[in-house]
Amino acid sequence: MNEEEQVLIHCLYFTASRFARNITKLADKTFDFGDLAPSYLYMIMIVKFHPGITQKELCHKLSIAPSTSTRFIDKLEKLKLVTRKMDGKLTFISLTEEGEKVYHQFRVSLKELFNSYARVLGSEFSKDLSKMLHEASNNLERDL
Amino acid sequence: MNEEEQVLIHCLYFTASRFARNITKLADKTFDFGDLAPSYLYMIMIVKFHPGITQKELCHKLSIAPSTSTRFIDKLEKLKLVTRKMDGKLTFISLTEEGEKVYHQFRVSLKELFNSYARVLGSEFSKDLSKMLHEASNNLERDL
DNA sequence: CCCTTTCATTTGCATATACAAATAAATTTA
DNA sequence: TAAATTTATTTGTATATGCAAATGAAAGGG
Repeated sequence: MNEEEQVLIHCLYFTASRFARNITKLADKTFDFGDLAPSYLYMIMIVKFHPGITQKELCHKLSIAPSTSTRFIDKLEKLKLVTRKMDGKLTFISLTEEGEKVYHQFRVSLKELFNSYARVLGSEFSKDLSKMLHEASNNLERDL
Repeated sequence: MNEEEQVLIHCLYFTASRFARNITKLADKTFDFGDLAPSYLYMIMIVKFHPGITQKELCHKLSIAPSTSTRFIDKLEKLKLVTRKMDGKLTFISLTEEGEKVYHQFRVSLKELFNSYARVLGSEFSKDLSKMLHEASNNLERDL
């Protein structure tokens, strides 16, 4: 193994950023929800599983900054896909009827996306990789 | 395993994007090169290993769009870290003396970064994950 | 040798995203 | 209870990044 490979392949920052760009490109191609970029769909899904989730909790689950979550929710609210209920300093987010509908379409697209990359990467490899990334994020968020 | 975990954990788009944000946050904290964000250092490293690389080849190795590479090179050139040599429709990029110096400092920071995440994720796990991401990117770029 | 096609790069514009500062609500302290 | 501190969210501003259109250069066909 030459020097380049040692350095480039072993740096998680490099490999993860590059991979994220590649998979985002694929997700963009696969999903077709008009204005909604894939990351909004990720948020919709989390809200679906945690109706009334607080904004802070959303930030944690997505690993995004609070300001980003504000702007995401702004957009989703404008599209009438989620509702905000504010109480004191907390904001609770839930799906609207329309949001539920988008969620169900989205589930179908998710399968398509999985098939696209599984065809190239292999089904087991994809699942393993995904699981590792999930756990690594949780560990980093907890311990740093 | 509940429904949430099945869906969220198995989607590479979600897990990869989130992980990339987490590791970028860590890289930002670890690197301190004034104006230079970590992604510029990635580019510097690739140029170091491939002196006179074309812009197109750089785009491929970083998985970035051509427009992004133009702007990155603009900035690095302004900082006198790389040189452009244009010939016909090709542009060849190389490091300057100053660029070489930054590269060597950078290597030290890279070790630090590795230690930071290896402390949380484990050294072997980190290397495995990184290798998987590297190969997955190459496969996606080739086959899609 | 012009014209069309192709290819690499750049520019214009839009979005995701972050950080820092501002705001606003709740909690603690004196 | 009034003031200070903490916490959650929002706003201002800046950067990374992509796509689509524009530019500029080479290559091929007549």
